[in-house]
Amino acid sequence: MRIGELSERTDTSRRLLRYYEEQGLIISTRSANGYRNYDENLVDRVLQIRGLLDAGLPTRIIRQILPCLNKPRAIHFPDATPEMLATLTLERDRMTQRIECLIRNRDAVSEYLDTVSGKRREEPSSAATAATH
Amino acid sequence: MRIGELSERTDTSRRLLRYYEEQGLIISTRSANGYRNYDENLVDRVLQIRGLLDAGLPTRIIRQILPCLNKPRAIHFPDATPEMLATLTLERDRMTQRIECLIRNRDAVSEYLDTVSGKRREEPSSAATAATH
DNA sequence: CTCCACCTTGACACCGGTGTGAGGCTCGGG
DNA sequence: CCCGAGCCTCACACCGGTGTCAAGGTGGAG
Repeated sequence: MRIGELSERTDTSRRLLRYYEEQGLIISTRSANGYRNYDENLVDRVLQIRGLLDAGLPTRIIRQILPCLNKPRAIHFPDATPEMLATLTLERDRMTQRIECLIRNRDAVSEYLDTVSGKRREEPSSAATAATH
Repeated sequence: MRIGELSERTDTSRRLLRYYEEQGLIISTRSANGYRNYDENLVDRVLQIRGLLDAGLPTRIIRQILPCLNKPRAIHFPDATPEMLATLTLERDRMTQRIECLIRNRDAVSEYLDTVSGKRREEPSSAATAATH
């Protein structure tokens, strides 16, 4: 498919798709006229990239971890240098920390929302009884 | 405590502490000479802020959710406007998505690391037998 | 042939988080 | 008195992800 279709299917601007390519996150073949051609599986890939980006990982890191996340994974994994593995390990731990932090705060927000909208009919002392209808 | 100490204890540059204050994420009193004075609990607060920032939330959002995360929470929560609640709900859901995405990818990386370093002498067939040990 | 939609590259610009440096004040110790 | 450490404000600069626009090629439909 060409860039327009990929853009629509991933809800990602063409600009960004070219940027991701420039950053080595996705690849494309070119047809004779110079147009980019994308494989079907790029759709998932782009979505995944967006997710990681949104989760706070920089393209530099994503570029490193993506190759490990491909379908026929575990077979013929690319030349895994020790540095690479160290980086990955470190990054995995960072992700774990992020996850924990996010969960803690998400739960706190959630709890707050529950409390405030759960209508625990608190005494009129402080009000803020936002009618959740 | 003054900014230097807070900076050390949170491993956060003074510049950033002032920035967070400017963004309304933390507050400080000023002593007569103009120096900022921070309360003890700011240490945790700053750490939390850093976590959230690192997790991808912008200061704008953090400013909104922080008030809900304070110790004597649920009591006297600030004027919770309906928009506010909507924002929070939305943001909570976004956090959940982020968490899921992060977990998926963290696990994938983890699995890859296990496989590659666990040395499962995979048969040349298809492998991907990520031994969950 | 002309249009129009779609593609190309390249550049400039924004925004948010962060570093850095200048110029100036405060305060405690030699 | 002077010095140095710590604080202040202000401002410019960077980097990464993203928008946007310009100038141009391609190709199908009228």
